[in-house]
Amino acid sequence: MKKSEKTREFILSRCAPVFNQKGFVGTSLSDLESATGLTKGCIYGIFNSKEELAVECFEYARTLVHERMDCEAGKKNNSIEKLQAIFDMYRAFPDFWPIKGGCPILNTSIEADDTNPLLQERVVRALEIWRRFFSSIITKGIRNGEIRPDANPHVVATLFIALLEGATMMCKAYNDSSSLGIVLDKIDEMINQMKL
Amino acid sequence: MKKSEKTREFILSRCAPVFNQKGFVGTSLSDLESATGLTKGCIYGIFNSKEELAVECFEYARTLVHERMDCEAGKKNNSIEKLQAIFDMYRAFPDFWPIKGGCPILNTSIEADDTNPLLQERVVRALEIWRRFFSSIITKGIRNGEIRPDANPHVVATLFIALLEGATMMCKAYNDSSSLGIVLDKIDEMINQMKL
DNA sequence: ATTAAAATATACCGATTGGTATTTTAAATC
DNA sequence: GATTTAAAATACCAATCGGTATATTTTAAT
Repeated sequence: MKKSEKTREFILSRCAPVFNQKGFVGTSLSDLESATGLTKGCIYGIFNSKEELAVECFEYARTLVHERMDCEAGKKNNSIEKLQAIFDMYRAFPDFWPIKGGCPILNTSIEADDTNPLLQERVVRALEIWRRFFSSIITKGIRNGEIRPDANPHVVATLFIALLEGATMMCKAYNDSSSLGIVLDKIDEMINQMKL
Repeated sequence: MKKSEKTREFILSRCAPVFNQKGFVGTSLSDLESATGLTKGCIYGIFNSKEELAVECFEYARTLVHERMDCEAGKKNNSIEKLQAIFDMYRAFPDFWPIKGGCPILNTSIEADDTNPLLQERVVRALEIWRRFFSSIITKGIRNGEIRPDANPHVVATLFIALLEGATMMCKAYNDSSSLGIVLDKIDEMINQMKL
């Protein structure tokens, strides 16, 4: 691994949480300098612009979250248990988040949807990946006879994401995990109703 | 009504959509100048700071949305119909929103939770008002024998808000109302299950 | 019509913004 | 160990930032 590749990864690991908390416009180059301990001369030697760095930080952050879920789901064989394992992670709010600032998809989406087409496109892709992740688990569960065949994977996945993102917003606003608890209980109920 | 009161309201009506779309840090004084056609000399003659203006714009925006819901609910006598009327409005996404940029609570919450305590406090208050708005309709519905007494108003209100905000985020990201459609169908189902 | 007061515009401030050209330092190659 | 190349720091740029002190205009009261 080249030196520059190493610093590149280092910069992403340090800057991603900053962008995730302060947003794209809310983060200044001097914020990134103090987060990394590097100068912008160095940062701009690796990334062409603040926007390019922000895009890569978003990908870094959302991958971190996704891999966390994928890992947790991978521990189970049954599709119902996979889903339960994923949502159980959320019970550890706010420590669950592998990156400070909560859900990067939510944060980036809200800022970018009216202002930054480049970031917004990445958000759409990330949402699609996440939705497919859920819906494919459900589809396999139906195929394996673990989940009722009348369950609609796309619909259920959409409901899960909406519930989680809405609750994440409320919890961060209130600085209290009770809203998430309510939502996770509802999701549990929905999962139980899907069981065969 | 004094002249300054009139310009004050005018400024709020013009600046609120800008803040709602671009966010607090993303909105510059020059953005506000061009949105109002006024100079910052004038704006600072009425508001003490950009932050104070942003706070008042948030209150202006969230009140606009709330009154829209209150008005729609007021047309019905039955609590079930009140809820249905409110959620039916959302079907007209994105034209439903009385202010450009979507839900001001969602937008402001995401930006403020890690960065702006003043705005964040207003978000919490607004969320509480909204949640009470829903839960009090449900409570009255139970009292009037329209809604099953085992329904938990606080829990149901929380689920409604989480679903709506999550779906709002997705719709704005995708620029497509189908996620909201899925969520509204689910909410309809939940309302029907609460019926006595 | 004159004057006093309120409302708005102009001109300016230091600080910070994202970005770049250049120089220094560190690493790798021979 | 000298030389070349890569990586990082320094110094600088024009533009914009939020904010203010002052000047001008508009409105209201006399």
